[in-house]
Amino acid sequence: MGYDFHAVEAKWQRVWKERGVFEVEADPGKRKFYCLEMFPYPSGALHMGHVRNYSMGDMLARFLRKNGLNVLYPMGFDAFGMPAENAAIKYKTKPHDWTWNNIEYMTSQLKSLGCGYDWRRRVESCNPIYYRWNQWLFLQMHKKGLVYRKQAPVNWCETCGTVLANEQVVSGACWRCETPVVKKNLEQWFIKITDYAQELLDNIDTELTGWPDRVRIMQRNWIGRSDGAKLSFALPELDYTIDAFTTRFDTVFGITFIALAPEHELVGRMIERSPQADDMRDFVAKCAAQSAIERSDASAEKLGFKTQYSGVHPVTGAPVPIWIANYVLMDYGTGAIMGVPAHDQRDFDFARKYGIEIIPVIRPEGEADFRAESMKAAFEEDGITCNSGQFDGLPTQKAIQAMIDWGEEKGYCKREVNFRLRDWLISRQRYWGTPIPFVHCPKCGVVPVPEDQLPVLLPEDVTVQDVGRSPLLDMPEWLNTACPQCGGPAKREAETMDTFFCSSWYFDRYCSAHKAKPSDALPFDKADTDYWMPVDQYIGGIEHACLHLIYARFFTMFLADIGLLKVREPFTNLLTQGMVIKDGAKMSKSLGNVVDPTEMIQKYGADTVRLFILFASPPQNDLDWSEQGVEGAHRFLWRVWRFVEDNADALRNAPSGGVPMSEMSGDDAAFSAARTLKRKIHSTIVSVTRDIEKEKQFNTAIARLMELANALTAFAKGMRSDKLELRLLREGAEVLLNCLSPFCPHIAEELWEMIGGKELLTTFPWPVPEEDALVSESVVIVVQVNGKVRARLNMKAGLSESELREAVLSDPQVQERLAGKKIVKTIAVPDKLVNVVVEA
RNA sequence: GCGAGCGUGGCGGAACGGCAGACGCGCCGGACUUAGGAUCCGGAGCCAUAAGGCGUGGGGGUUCGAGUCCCCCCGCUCGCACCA
Repeated sequence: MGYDFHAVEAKWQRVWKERGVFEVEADPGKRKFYCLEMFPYPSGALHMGHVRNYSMGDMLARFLRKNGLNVLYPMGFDAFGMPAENAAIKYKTKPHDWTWNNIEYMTSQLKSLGCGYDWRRRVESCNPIYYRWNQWLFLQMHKKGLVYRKQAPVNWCETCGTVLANEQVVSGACWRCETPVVKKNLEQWFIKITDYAQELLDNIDTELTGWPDRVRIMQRNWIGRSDGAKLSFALPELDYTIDAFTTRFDTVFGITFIALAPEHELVGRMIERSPQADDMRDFVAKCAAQSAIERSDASAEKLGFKTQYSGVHPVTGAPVPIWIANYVLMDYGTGAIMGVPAHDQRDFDFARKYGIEIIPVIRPEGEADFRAESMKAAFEEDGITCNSGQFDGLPTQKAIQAMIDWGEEKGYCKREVNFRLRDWLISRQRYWGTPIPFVHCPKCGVVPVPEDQLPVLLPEDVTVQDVGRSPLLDMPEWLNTACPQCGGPAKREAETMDTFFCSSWYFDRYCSAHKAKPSDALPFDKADTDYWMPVDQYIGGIEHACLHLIYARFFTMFLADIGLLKVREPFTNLLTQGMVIKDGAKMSKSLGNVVDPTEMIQKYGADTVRLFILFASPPQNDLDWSEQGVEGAHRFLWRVWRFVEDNADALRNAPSGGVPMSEMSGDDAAFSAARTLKRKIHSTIVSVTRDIEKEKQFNTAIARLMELANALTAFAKGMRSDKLELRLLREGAEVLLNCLSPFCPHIAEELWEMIGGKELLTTFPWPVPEEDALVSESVVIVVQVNGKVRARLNMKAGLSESELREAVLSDPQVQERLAGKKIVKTIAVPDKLVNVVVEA
């Protein structure tokens, strides 16, 4: 008959669907498990990275289901975004049509992989029934004061024709197309994620213990809390006060200049009044022309412009010259810094270039005579305070605290905390996204669309001409509307939301997506999220460490604050899978090294593809795609097939239920072989269970199954085929197929049926190891002399330390080895090893 | 520059501080074959005919015993990067 994987896979996919085995409901009487994978962007077709991600998730979901948990395992599509617009231009289609075609095609691919999703719950973020709630949630955030508009220099990608959030700028370039990002001064929509910075940070230590350390550290650094103080320099001439933030208030006596970011509002004022206006304007323009990459390159030359103004040092009252400098960032702290060249390398470089005074106020410990003239670089380490009046002699850490205390008391400064995390720039100048539910009224200003008028529908019958301009701007019938407040003519907000908004709560939606109705009052059913949330296991790529995984955490906290969720953290355990590599590089179209999952499924079957991808490397590591490896996996499945088929009659006729250890206590070789197999069967259950559940080492779990298959095949060849042996063989086959089922569900189901399984293996309970089958009767004891292996002795298991020592030392082989040597000591590890230490 | 991680056969990778290299790929040999790029059986870390010796990037240390723990160095990968 042979292994016809196409027929087998189609058959069981149909059966599972007919029996609805993956459809679940919240049931407070059952222990739940929420297994989630990052939903894909419908780019056209699945790539191997998806297949890897979903093979892991499906395997886990199936494993947990067999272990009696009520498993929620859903799938959907993150369907808004740029590529749909680009594709629409390229293929002369509509983003809507292109996206929906892809969704249907990719759904069929996922089904052919055998993933057991509850498809009734599929969400598509471009579906009005979904994005309506994006708008609603945006309005809730607005009500809570978390949404604001601000004119600010923002990151702009020329290629994508839109602004980007901070998290979407990678090394100064667009995260999607790698175009260098430039700053543009625009009025934009922001969400105050920084209100949650502290909780986002605190929970990393207390709540995210099931996350990889790597991701936790990345998030901690991204949020980046700095403790320090704010101090102010008066500028009476312009009736202005310049605020600056510092983490090193202990260096105040070393301030020799103030530097403003070119975008600082004070610079604008100076340009209005100063005789230097033209030069100043030129300098600001020069800085503005720098790309984000140049601007953020720490090694780039620092540019400065000395203004005619000076601020008043808050402590000494001395005048401090004000400069404009390109290395000062407008969006961190206050956009102005106190310059302390002696103790900050950037300030040092700047001061040296422009001849600004350098005053050391900290000296290295033990170096009494520390002068500016001899400094080759800023002294940034801790040391002893000097040139600072009453604080001289204090070590740095003490000085910081003492001086801030004093500064606060005297009114020179105020303690302040700054975060590196910036507010989330949420608007995009793109068409294919969730319309921001606001209206611009000439009379009333920016007015929210009332909730009962949601959704603000995105027109679907739209042709995109080029990326430079959103088609919404050219649709007066959509753009023109009545102001919800005064009823007068008004215009809709034509900008759309960052797609990361959609992906920040889709996992809440899954919990009740199958019951969603247009008349719903809330984005999800609270009873359902109360039961299913949080996600117990989340699986996805590490590239989202500081993107989606921060936004989704913020959303969850917000949803908890408005009473919609009970949990404040969405993902209990996180598994970040590595990339799929081919020929030394990530699979990509431009490198031409992509392997099409559908072709592989055609050629080898879904079970083979799943098996290879889980076996080739541990989940977190990168995985080298190797078609020879795929063939190896395929061969293994063939071997299992042949083993079962060759013994099918015997297995089917042997009674199920296994052979207890007690029935195999005879002394002859056949009994001994049977006991060995029995132990192999049950130790396999133990290690496979542990590898999947605890270690998440799917590759070694599969290796154990291969060993079991090898052992069973060998046993079948050597046996006399008496009743006991056949019963044991059946026990082994059942365990093998049962444990293989989460990995390769179709073939396992088919062979299970072949040996007479009546129930579906997919819902059949995971095997339980028999304790007495795990105990070995004899063990190989390694005998070492001075740490080197000299002999291996077969001994009875369970000997105590002293029994073992005695037995080994009295062994003739060992005695021969030790002849004439003086034994210093003997270490005995029961059931493992004896190390005899002798004099050299 | 700062932070994190990783270095094990020809390759992917296994190893509670206790037999290094499980499992698989590739390779070599054999069987069956008109054939073998199918299947089955066997072999194999390296050096050595063998006894034996040497082996987890390099050097040191702790230990009866180190791939595993500690220190120094080298190399690679990733993240952040003028964050005051």
